[in-house]
Amino acid sequence: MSEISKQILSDHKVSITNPRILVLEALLDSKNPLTIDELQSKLSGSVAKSTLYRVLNDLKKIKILHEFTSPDNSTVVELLLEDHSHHHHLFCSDCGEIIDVEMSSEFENLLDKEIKKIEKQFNFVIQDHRVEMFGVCTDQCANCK
Amino acid sequence: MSEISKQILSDHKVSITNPRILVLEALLDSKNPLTIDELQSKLSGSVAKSTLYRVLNDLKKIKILHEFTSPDNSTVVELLLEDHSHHHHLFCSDCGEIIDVEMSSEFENLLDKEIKKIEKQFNFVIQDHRVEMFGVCTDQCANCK
DNA sequence: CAATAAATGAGATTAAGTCTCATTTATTTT
DNA sequence: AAAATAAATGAGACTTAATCTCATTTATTG
Repeated sequence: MSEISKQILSDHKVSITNPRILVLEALLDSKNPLTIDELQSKLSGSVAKSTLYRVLNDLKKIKILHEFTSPDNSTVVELLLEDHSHHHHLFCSDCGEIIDVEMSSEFENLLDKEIKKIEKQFNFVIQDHRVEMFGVCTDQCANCK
Repeated sequence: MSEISKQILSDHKVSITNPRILVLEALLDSKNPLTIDELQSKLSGSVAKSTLYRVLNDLKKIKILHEFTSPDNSTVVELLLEDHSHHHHLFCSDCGEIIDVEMSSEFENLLDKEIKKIEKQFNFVIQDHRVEMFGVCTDQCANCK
């Protein structure tokens, strides 16, 4: 079970330590992004606060962790693994749930075209983009039921 | 010159005070979003820190201020006035510049259609969305020249 | 213009995230 | 496999953005 985490670490030439395995497992265990609070709960004190933040920074450095901020200003993290394809986020303002959303390739293609226009217009090289959607879940959210 | 700010405040039934006028003028004066630091510089000590944050919260409450977080985790604010149409953001990772971007109605229409699909798929009511683009300016950014 | 209510400034407080440093754990060398 | 070296960890101090408190000032209402 910790084999995947160990593999990820050695693939990225990062030394294999217990805190890193524990953090990776907590992240692998959840299919949606987690707030720092949620991550700390999952770890239930098994990793010191300073170590947790250090490990998260390590994972950012090897580009397998994405960190962003939710509408209520919580820091949110999610693993970015090769098989986890390009996606966007849907935020519920009622319960705070954050859901990964994939959008149609038709949409992504048009967005890529728009981005090429914007690159010319503003003399930019655009490396990445993200669509964020904000709303309220009606009855399906894990937390809202 | 402060007439516009006063009008905005009275339109929203918020009492007209000096700090509120000063903050609104600083925001009105800049066409792109501002970080809290940039805003504080513009105000050059004319408004106490506690008051600045209170005024920003007031403006959020009456829904004319949009607050978000830049990729380097700075808080960014911008006025949302009626005439300021729907737009998105382009971030330069070199200089931190944040640029307002409008996208074609063709794109916005397709995005609206995608959002309707997502609402059904996840049983959500989606009220708002945002596209964020991340890149590097080549020679045009105000700060990068 | 007086009375009342609301907003402000200064500084205390909170909390997320970073830093320090002695100790522990991994890795490398022999 | 053990010793030597290098790296990571834990505990708690520290920093800093944002909020809160409360005495004073400024708006608003009658």
